[in-house]
Amino acid sequence: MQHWLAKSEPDAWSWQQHLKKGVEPWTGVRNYQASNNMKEMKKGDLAFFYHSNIGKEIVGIMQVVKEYYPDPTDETGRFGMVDFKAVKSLKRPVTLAEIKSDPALKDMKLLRQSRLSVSFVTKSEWEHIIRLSEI
DNA sequence: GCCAACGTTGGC
DNA sequence: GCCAACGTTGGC
Repeated sequence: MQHWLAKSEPDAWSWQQHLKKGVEPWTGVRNYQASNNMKEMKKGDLAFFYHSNIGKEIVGIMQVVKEYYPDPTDETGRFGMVDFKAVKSLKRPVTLAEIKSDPALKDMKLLRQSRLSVSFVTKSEWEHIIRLSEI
C-alpha cells in the first residue's frame, strides 16, 4: 500500500465538507505530475488531506475508493481523478511549520515541490506525521 | 498583496 | 525544439 498527500484550499473544498460528504471525486487537477500520481493510486491507498493557503496543515486521512478515471470537469479530456473517502480526522492537525522544522520530514515532496497538489509520501514520513498528530 | 517557483502557450 | 511571455499556485 502506498501513501499520498492531496491539497485543497478550504475555501474551495474543505476537510469538514469532505467528512460530511463521505466519498468525493477529486476533480480539478490540471497538472500532469499530479494527475500521474493519481494514476498510480490503488484502491485502499491512504492520503493525507492538506489545507493549503488557509490553515496550511494536514487535517485528515482519506482512502482511495475508486481508481483513476477521466475527470468530467476537464473539457480537454487530458486529466483524470480518483475518488477519496474521508476516513478520519487527525487527533491534532500537523502544520506546515512543524513539517518544515522536523529533520525527519525535510525531504517531503510537499516541501520540495510546494506547488504540486498531489504528491507521494513515503511510509516513514507517513508514520512520522501520524505519530506527531498523536502527541 | 507580493513574489518565487514553476508549468503552459505560442511564435519563431 | 527553443525560449520569452504569461498564468497559477501557495507561502509569507
